[in-house]
Amino acid sequence: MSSARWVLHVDLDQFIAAVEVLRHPELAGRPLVVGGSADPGERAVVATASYEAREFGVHSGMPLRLAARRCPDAVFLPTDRDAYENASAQVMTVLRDVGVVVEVLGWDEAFLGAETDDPEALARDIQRAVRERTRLSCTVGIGDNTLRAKMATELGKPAGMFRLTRANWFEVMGDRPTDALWGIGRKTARRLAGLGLSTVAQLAEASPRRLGEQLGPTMGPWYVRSARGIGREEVVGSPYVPRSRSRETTFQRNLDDWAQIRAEVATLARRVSVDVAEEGRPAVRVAVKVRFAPFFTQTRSTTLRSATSDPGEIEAAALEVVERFEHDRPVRLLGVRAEFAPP
DNA sequence: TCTGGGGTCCTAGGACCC
DNA sequence: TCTGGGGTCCTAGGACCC
Repeated sequence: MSSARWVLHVDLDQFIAAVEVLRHPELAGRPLVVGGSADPGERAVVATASYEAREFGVHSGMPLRLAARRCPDAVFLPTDRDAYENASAQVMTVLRDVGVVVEVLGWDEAFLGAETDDPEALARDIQRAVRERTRLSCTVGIGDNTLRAKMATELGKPAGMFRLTRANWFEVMGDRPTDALWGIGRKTARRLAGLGLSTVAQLAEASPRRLGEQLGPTMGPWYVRSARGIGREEVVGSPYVPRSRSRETTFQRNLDDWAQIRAEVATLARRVSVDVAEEGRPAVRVAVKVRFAPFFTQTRSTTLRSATSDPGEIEAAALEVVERFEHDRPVRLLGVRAEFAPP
């Protein structure tokens, strides 16, 4: 008899804050807010708040200014990407050493594909290995596909585990709002509610064809399948091939001098070129993003005559594209993105 | 909520071609 | 031209996720 196939979803608990506490043990137990360059007066948002800070209503995505107002005693720390990337790489190594297929989803999470008759025991082994080798704590969701494993993690947090399968899906998820599902956010939940579909159970009963007409031929039916707990069953261990590389900057003060705007676009294009060179594949398309004051975003893009990794060509393309925007409003953010040919 | 940065995928309209 | 029906590419925007 062969063992059953399981998908495990591993998610580090308050990852960024936890990495900071490892470096600054004296901060353990204090409300911690990581984001921007740690100046609560700047244009930046919270990357991660520790559980202690979350008690005050601070959460990721919230402007630092507001976080400081809600939790004046919080310790503010600057974002340190390199530190989180290193910690993340260590965790992924630990997971691979367990001997399962690992599909990395981001800095702090991964799907694991495993054959076992005791997924909870495997989850405990993983939590112990991660704790012993990185001193970080994680939650493990256990499922019969990626969607259910991912949803299960939410129910096991923090530092626990939860099993979610076809057997208990509706019992656990049925009465929850549709935006509890992975891939359904506030906007889609509102549109669904407008169609009389407010809960996961209601969405699961909906007609995929009708939803296809209302919400798009791919997404409509996919929402219904998600509500039924249906998702991908394979975990893909092969390295991910990126579709694009981008760099963007929000200015602490809006720009209105177009000579300066062009110079900033050129700088961003050069930084993107470094990333493109590192990727080792040529760009086929270059896009420029402009966020005008107060907060209105547009993008313009161009297909390159031929694929290129040449920094001069990428910069020239970005400079050509940025001229296509209106020049008469102050600029809050600039971004440059290079796209690769699809793999 | 005076609202980052880095991504992915889908949708829809128009151009263009046969 | 009171003028069809695809297929594909290009482009802009939107939604979502971490």
